[in-house]
Amino acid sequence: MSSRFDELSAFVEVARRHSFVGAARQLDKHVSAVSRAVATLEARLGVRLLQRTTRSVALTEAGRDYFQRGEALLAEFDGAEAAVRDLGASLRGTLRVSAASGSGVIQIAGLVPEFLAAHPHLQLDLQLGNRYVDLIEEGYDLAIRVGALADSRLIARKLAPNRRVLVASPAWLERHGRPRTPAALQRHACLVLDIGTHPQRWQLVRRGAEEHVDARGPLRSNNVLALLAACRGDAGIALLPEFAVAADLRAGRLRRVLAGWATPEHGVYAVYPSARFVPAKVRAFIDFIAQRLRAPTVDA
Amino acid sequence: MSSRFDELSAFVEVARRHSFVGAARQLDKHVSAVSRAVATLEARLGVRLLQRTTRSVALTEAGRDYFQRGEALLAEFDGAEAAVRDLGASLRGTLRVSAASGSGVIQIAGLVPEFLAAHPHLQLDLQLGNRYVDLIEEGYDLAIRVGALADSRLIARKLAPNRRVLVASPAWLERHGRPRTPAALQRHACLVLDIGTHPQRWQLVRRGAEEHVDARGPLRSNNVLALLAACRGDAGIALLPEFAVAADLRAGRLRRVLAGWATPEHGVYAVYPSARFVPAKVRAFIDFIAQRLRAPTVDA
DNA sequence: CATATTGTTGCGCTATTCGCAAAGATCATT
DNA sequence: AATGATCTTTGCGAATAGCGCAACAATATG
Repeated sequence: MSSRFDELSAFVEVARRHSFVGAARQLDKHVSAVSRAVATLEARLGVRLLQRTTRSVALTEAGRDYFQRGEALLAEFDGAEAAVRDLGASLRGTLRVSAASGSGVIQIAGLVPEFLAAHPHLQLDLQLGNRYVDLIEEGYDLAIRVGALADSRLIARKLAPNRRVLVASPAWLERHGRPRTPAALQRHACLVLDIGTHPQRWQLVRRGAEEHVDARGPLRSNNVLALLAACRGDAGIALLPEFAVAADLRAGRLRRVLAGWATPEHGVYAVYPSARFVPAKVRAFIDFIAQRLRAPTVDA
Repeated sequence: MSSRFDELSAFVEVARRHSFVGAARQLDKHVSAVSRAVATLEARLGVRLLQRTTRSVALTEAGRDYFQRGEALLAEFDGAEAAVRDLGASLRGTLRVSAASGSGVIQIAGLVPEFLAAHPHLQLDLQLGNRYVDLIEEGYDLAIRVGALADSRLIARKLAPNRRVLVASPAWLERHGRPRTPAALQRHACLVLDIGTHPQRWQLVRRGAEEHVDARGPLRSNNVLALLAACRGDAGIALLPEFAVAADLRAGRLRRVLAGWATPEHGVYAVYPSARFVPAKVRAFIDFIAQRLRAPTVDA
């Protein structure tokens, strides 16, 4: 017992029941503890709160005042704790997500409506940007990132495999022909995704074999959608995330080039701080995205 | 540390300063204690409140929520304690006083206005009555009583000496003559104060000598003022509290009879519960009354 | 790259608190 | 009137919990 809080709850319980033994039973403490707690409280306040006899417990004027306030205070306290507990355990509040814009991860945005529909009390704050964000410092719940992660304070969970593949439009291939080797790419119009270090240095692998290509071409952009649009418009060969082009491949709007080759697998990761207490909303979002990315991509 | 309250204050302080060491300094605790307190709190809530690095401390969403509520809660808590402390230490609130009506103690009522004027924030609830009141049970702050006290749970402080003296009006004495001995009273008209046991059995003492008189007469009342008025109106000899007749004696409206004789000293007492924490208002009232009763009685 | 600061954690020690029991007090019942 | 039952307080020994120290891991600064 003791400590301002226990003192207060002891006093309130005694005042409520006009009995020390009753209060002790309720609080699952020994009578002596309750008695001491109230005595300590009175000593600290320098005021007598309860006028007690072996046969009766009555409130003094100060006691009545403190009882009223204290009872409300305890309720608020419990309320605050319950609310926070709730916030962590239930699917409420705001989910702040950071994702690199233009990296293709924004495809995930297409999954968002379904997620939100399933959790009506949840608000999503989806921040897209290429700027490096410090999740902890800026109060993000999680980030969707591609490839290796730098921050060791963070937990990463792989959502889906991910590699980039080469694509071009049927019309473009018709006109310029299909390159047969990675090296041949040098002579074609490459559409370069300007993300990370050495964006124009395409690393391609095929069953252990590895080649590096210096990609040059008419368009360079930090936005996957921009490249995708250009590619559909017969502008050249692009190296784009597999899931970003899946729909176009199935629809026949794009064809794979050098089908055996692709970039090394990097993976799409959900990154979040502190594995200790992961809020339910974060876990739910990650689970949802992971499940959807495992399932065949839905056409847009 | 520990206990919900300390946990909360530790967390709030850390959240406020974004620093554990700063909070520890402020709270005059060791950093380890603060760290543990927050960790315990998080464990109990099952929610992470602070996202911490060795270099930065940031609030999670749950943390922000709890911080807001918690900060307000602490303020309210301090407020409640301060208010109650104040109520005990300052002269505010209501002072409930019980006094036996008719016993002459109501003379004290004449002192009340001055007392109240000196303490404008104080309200007085002066309950007069002959019914026995349980101070504790009925929430009185103090009672003014004459003579021995029965309740051992109460503290008694003597306010003034008190004995009853015999008085009569000059006109009455002129007409009936002065009795020379107590026994002579039997032949005179006695005005009997009907309080306590054996009211008509007047016990008189004088330097060790003691006599008992069976008082009989035309008037018997449980009210001092009634007897006083009758006495002034030449109705007979009354045995009344000294302080109740002091003004009349000085003004010459009444004269003492058998001046050497008086009842044994009983005293006027202030009676109140619990010597442990006496509210300032109670102490102030008692001090005031005691001082005024020591000083020569003011004319009405 | 070295240094200083910050948050966490393990460990031993002290202090506090708890639980029991006895005492003191009061009401009900015989 | 006396006995018994119930209730609050308090003294005391035992046990738990909290504290402070120190080492550690991580990180920013010069």
